[in-house]
Amino acid sequence: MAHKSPSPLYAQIYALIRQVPPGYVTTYGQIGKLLGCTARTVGFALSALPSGSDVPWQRVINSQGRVSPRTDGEGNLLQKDLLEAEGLCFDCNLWVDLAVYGWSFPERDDLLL
DNA sequence: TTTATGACCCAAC
DNA sequence: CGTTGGGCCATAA
Repeated sequence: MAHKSPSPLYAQIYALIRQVPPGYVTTYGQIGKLLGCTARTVGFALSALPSGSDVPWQRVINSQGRVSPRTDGEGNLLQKDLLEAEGLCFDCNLWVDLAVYGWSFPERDDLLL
C-alpha cells in the first residue's frame, strides 16, 4: 500500500472536515487544537487542497465566523454561495453565527457511537 | 539546513 | 468598536 503519504497530519485535517455535516461549519482553531497543531497549519492544509477534493473546505471558516479572504478573492464569494446552498444564513457581510452553525467534532470515545 | 510564505489567532491601543 | 502587530506551526525550494 501507499507508504508515501503527503502528510499524516493533512489526512487528519481532511478527515475531520469530511465529518462535518452539511449546514454546519467549523473553525481552523478547533481543528488545529483537536490535531494538536495551530490554526495556521490547518489553513495551509486547505490551501493545498486539490480541485475536486471530497473535502468540503467551504465549511471551514475562521474563528471570527467569516469566510477566509483567499488569495484569489473570488474564492470567498464562491464559499459564501456554497454555504448558502447548505442552508446557512449569512449576515450583512459574510458573517455567520458560529453559535448556531458551529459544529463540534465528536469525542474520540464517542466516535464509536 | 535555512529562508520565506501562508485560506490563522490573540492581545493591545 | 475597529484597527495594528506579533507569534505560532508546517511545507516547499
